[in-house]
Amino acid sequence: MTDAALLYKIAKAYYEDGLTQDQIGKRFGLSRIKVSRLLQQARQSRVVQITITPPPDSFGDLERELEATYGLDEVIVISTPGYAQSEVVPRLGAAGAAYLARILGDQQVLDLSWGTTLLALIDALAPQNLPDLRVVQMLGGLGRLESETYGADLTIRMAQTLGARMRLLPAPGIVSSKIVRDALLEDANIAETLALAARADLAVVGIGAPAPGSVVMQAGILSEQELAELKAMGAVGDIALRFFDENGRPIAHPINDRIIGLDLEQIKRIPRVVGVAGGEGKYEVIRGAVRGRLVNVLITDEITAARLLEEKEPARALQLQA
Amino acid sequence: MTDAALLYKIAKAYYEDGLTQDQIGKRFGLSRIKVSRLLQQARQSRVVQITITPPPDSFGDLERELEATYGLDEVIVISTPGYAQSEVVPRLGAAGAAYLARILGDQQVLDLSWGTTLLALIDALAPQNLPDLRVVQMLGGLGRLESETYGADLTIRMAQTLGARMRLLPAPGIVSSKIVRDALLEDANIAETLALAARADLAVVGIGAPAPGSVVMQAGILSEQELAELKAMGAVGDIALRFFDENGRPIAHPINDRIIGLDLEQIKRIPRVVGVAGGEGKYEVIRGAVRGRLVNVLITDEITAARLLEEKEPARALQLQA
DNA sequence: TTCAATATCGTTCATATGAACAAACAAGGA
DNA sequence: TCCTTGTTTGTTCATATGAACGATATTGAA
Repeated sequence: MTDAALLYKIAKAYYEDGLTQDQIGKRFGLSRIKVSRLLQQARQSRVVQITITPPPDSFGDLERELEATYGLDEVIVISTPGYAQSEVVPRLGAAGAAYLARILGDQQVLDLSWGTTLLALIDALAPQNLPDLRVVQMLGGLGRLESETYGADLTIRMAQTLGARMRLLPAPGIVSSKIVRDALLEDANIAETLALAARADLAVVGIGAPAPGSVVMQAGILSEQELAELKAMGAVGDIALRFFDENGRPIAHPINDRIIGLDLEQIKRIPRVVGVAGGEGKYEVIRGAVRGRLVNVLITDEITAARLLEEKEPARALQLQA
Repeated sequence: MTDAALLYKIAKAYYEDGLTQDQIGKRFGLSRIKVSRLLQQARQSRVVQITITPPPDSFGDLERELEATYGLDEVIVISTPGYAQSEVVPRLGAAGAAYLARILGDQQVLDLSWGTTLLALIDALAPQNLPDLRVVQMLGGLGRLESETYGADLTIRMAQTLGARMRLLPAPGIVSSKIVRDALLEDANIAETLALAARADLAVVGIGAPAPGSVVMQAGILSEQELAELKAMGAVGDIALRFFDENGRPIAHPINDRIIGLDLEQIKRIPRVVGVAGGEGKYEVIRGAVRGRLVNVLITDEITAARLLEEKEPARALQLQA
């Protein structure tokens, strides 16, 4: 038998009056540990109810369910007026910037890949002063070798905005052959940058879903044929040009040997990988990324988030194929 | 600006998932101390609501208000069918017994005074086995010297029920003169018992309101004239035959020199004095006892309790007279 | 700009807390 | 009756927590 009136008194004294369990014990003639146990009981028996009010216009529970379902550290869901990339991307950028502002401490190494979403993120970033932070380009440049490239540009802008140091990867993201790649990797500067990138505390990456006509194709990074091959091998998209299937498993395609940048295994070893992606056409690749634990933090839109919850189970049948 | 969505997530993680502040910090990229402060904020801003449900048919809030108003460690209020002593006393006894069962540890010294309420308490007491507990008679016996007396009887019964040792005070509670009292106090046995009683951890006392026809008068302990004198001096009642006024101040009457038992100063020094009293005619004396901090724990009926809250203020004007 | 005032932040430290263990105990069955 | 089993109880200990402090950044005013 438990004395409900006593539970009430003790709970009031603890939660409302802020007395310590020891003080309560002395006052009511109980051992400290007994007070502790009675409080446990009070919580279990719902004498003490702890209610947490969700803020309006937020997706707290959706986020929490996604975190639990996919084992993510954090999911941030944003609301969007529509599902088109043009509507989603700026908001993803803003949310990503807010997230970064929250977690960025000094004395960190931050890897950056590239993509339109990350560009939006940097646009939304408020200036800071983090002199001991290093922003590292984790993937070679895009476009032509001789020009200021896309990837380097993002890294430079982010480092400037954050008042941080930077470390560039002076190489193309993708080269013509394994031989060229291996030669470039001999370069001390490139090798050191990649080594540093592999030791990063934090990486901010886009999640790509290449399609004919998308940025990756327009820039001529990938040929139509390569894309077709990758898709035939089960690829749903990429992170930092590393393609993976719908369960996040790497695709073994010769293109991998021509990329200068971290591979998926190295990326997975980074303690916190923040994936920022959403909008039309991204669902499958995002699902692959979270299933494969390629990212720890996901920032996405509400429609994608809802779809991710609807079909939670990894597609076991298709794993055989990968 | 505070991120309400973040407060929500952190509060959920802490209160529902039971994560530690440190774990939450690591997961969400915050310092442990920041999580602590955000949680504080969440409580303050009512994002986290802690509700404590009062048990049905109890007087939790009434008790708490009385505790706060009079600085008591604990107040226990019982419901009664009526206000007459006959209806109230058995329930007070049961409540007192339950209270004692809760706080009684071994290795304690428990003082006992006497009265019908304490008799009811002992009747309601469940047998226990507390070999290192000592029950001490804190006030001499009543009735005639040669007979087994009331006070000793209570002490004996309580010690037996609790499986405890006992220490009796082999003397009348009130004698004919100071000379006789002083002579009895020379007795080593009596002196030792009183010394032990003064060092008690716990005392259980009734709170008396003598009136013509009440037990104290019937037993011839007090004469009509003495009672009249005491009342004229402002007495509202007594604890263990020590009379006090409506603010709990001792009444300086010659009768004090004829009593064998602890005085009010000694009683106040006992860490925990449990006063058990209620019903008709007891309001003023109980109010005096709590105003004067003569008891730390009060067990009483709901009507008395409600009256005690109505008129909280010590009667300052009358303190001059005492 | 410079300064002062204020707020924010992390570190240190004493304290509060619950988990794991162990002892004592009660209940129930053979 | 004794023994087993489960319950309650306190002790020890590692951990979690918040208060106090000092450092740092930020804001507003001159």
